[in-house]
Amino acid sequence: MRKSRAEASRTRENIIDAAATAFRRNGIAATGLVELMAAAGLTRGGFYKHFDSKEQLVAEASSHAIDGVVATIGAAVKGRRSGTSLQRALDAYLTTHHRDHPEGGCLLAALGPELAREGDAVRAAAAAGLERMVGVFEQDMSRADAVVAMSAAIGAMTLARLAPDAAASKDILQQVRSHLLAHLPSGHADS
Amino acid sequence: MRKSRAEASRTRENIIDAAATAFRRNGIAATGLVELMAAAGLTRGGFYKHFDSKEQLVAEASSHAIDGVVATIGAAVKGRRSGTSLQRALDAYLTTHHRDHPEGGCLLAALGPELAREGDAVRAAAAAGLERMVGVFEQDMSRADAVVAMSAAIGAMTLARLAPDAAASKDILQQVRSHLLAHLPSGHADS
DNA sequence: TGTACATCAGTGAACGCGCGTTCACTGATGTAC
DNA sequence: TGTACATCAGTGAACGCGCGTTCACTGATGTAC
Repeated sequence: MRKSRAEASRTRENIIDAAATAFRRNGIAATGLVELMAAAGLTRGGFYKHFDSKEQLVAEASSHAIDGVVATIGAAVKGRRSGTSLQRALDAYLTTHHRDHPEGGCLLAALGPELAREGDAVRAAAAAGLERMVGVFEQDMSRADAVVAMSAAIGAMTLARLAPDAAASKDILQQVRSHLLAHLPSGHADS
Repeated sequence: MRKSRAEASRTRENIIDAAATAFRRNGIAATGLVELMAAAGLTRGGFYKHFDSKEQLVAEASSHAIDGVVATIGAAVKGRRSGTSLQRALDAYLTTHHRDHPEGGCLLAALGPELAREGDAVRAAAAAGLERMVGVFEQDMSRADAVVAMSAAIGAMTLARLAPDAAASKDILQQVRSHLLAHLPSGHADS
């Protein structure tokens, strides 16, 4: 049952997309290839027609996941909503929706420590992704400030996902948001 | 070959200690019970004489690991070294040694997202640990500032462990340290 | 444009392996008298 | 204090299971003439 090249290419993207979602939801080690292929509507055997190994898929899915967050935050920053660009970036990132839906959110907040334990290919993809995310913030502030904002935002999301009740969790997000807006040069408010 | 109660109690602590180390080094899902029991000098079967399940061990090892970091930072804060208490806390936390040795370091930086995906017992242990860590910072600043400092520190450690080269990695730690010292009320310098 | 053949995307069974957990067993420790 | 017996910490084989990966096979797609 050979499929056309266009279909095969779409299949490949479907697998990567399903992987990016499942890894962020359940973790990399906890996500099996059978589950992944089923989510993409396929059976196990076909996996190796598209990827050399699970490790290669993890690397590609990591890049793909970062693309999504960079696009979302980039769009928010450039959008026509009010406030400074930092404010718009934080309003897009430090949300309860993002906290409750890691599967569509920031790769580094969902899998940061786990990525650091992976092999070279995955680490390289994660490092490149980190650089792209810093780039989004860096447009409107110094690199040092961009690194501080990202560290605080990722740490806040990690802790908010661990906090036992919704109120304490939301406090963490808001306290970090308030701090960053008060203490970082916030970029030009262009809207 | 029954062992005395004192020995059995020591064995239990050994397993918890070995688990706290192995989980932080390799991740929870990636650490098997056989490996763990071998590290404690035992064979697989004895595990269930001490714990009901792996989940229970993860919860206890999480508490134990947090105890270690809280003690280390607490000692640094109360120590006779110069600087403000925040400065001493950050000097103990944001080090390249800590970055390179997650197995003896902060549980939340090593396993935060993975803990958030675990069952209720583990989440409760992690949340209690988070509260104890916030408590250490809270002695010398507002709760809001303590939460900000912890978020930034944990995020910085996560990113530093992902950065591709040592220089970029150290920059992250230093930039976050500088920011926090410049912008947070730093507690009384009592030494 | 039509035909013959090579390619290869996807299938599903099978591989060896390590996982968490259970269990019958051993023999030193703890307890009762 | 000494003896008899119950307890239980630790052993090591075995359980079913899902893992990542391989492979022979199918049949529609792509290519050459």
